[in-house]
Amino acid sequence: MKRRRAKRSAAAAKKGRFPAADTLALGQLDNHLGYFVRRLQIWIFQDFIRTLAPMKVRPAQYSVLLIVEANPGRTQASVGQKLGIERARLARLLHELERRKWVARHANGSDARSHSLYLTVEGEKALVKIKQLAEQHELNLRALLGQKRHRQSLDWLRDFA
Amino acid sequence: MKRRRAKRSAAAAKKGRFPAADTLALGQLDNHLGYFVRRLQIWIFQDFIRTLAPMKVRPAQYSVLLIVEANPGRTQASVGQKLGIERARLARLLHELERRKWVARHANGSDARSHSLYLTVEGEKALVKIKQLAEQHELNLRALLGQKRHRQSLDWLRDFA
DNA sequence: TATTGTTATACTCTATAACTATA
DNA sequence: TATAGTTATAGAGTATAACAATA
Repeated sequence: MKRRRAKRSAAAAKKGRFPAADTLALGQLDNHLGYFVRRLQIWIFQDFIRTLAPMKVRPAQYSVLLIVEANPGRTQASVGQKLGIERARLARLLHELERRKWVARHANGSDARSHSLYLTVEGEKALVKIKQLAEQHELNLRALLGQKRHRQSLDWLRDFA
Repeated sequence: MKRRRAKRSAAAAKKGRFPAADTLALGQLDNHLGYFVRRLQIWIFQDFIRTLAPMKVRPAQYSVLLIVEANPGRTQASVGQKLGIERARLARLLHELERRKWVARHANGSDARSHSLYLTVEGEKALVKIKQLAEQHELNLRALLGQKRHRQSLDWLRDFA
């Protein structure tokens, strides 16, 4: 429906049916990097969700799957800290990933309070498809920004993080 | 409490009290620009909210105030379209700004369905302070990224939008 | 028929507190 | 006392649908 609305707006704008919002001035907003970063981030999430729709995976879920894949056996606390996800939120997020049989929580021998996280075999298989779709999303983003800007931005922001 | 948590983590990490989450690998996440854009965007919003706390203004409210200031008399529909805010959400957001006497909705002569938006005198006065705080936030962001990257990013993203 | 603005509902994400079981 | 994980609640933001008034 995002697309439906956009189409309708474009058509209506062509016919000049409502005051052209395109002509509104940004004012001081034009000097705030945060505004543009936010707009880009929204574009990215929408494209990600749309591209990954066949697997019904959202950005936060995807980030957890990749971290668990790259760091099997780590606890929820460390995964959450790495991604900046609150433990309360991560608990529910993992509940969903566990329900889908993609992630398993095992007892941690050295500390009975914590759970060690692993991908299941099923999770690994799903992740192959998921990564393919995510790669397509990244191509969409690269097409939007241009290869040079995409590469440069990645280098800059990796450095920041 | 964001700061409190960070402080606690740093202290605990120094004492080596929990597995160093810093050493977790990002895996494929390291190649996704969206991940880093999201982290930066979160940093920006948190700094914005903290810096603007004296005026209790959130990013979306600030963007509406600036657009109305730069485009007095426009309708909710055009402001919403410009900022990518759904009309349902904008209605509630304006309700709050109206409650604080910063924005006024007037009848629109040419179309009885729509409301024309204006800053009140009180709103203009508040916006002076708000802009000063927002400027401080922008300086924080520039300090984070470095002046060159800040400028370059602004130019790139303005172009995209 | 379509648009403006409103209210209502549902879901995601964030923030916080309270609780348990461990340490 | 402090930490790991869970559950619950509240708020912002997003997405829809339905509605009244108007075009």
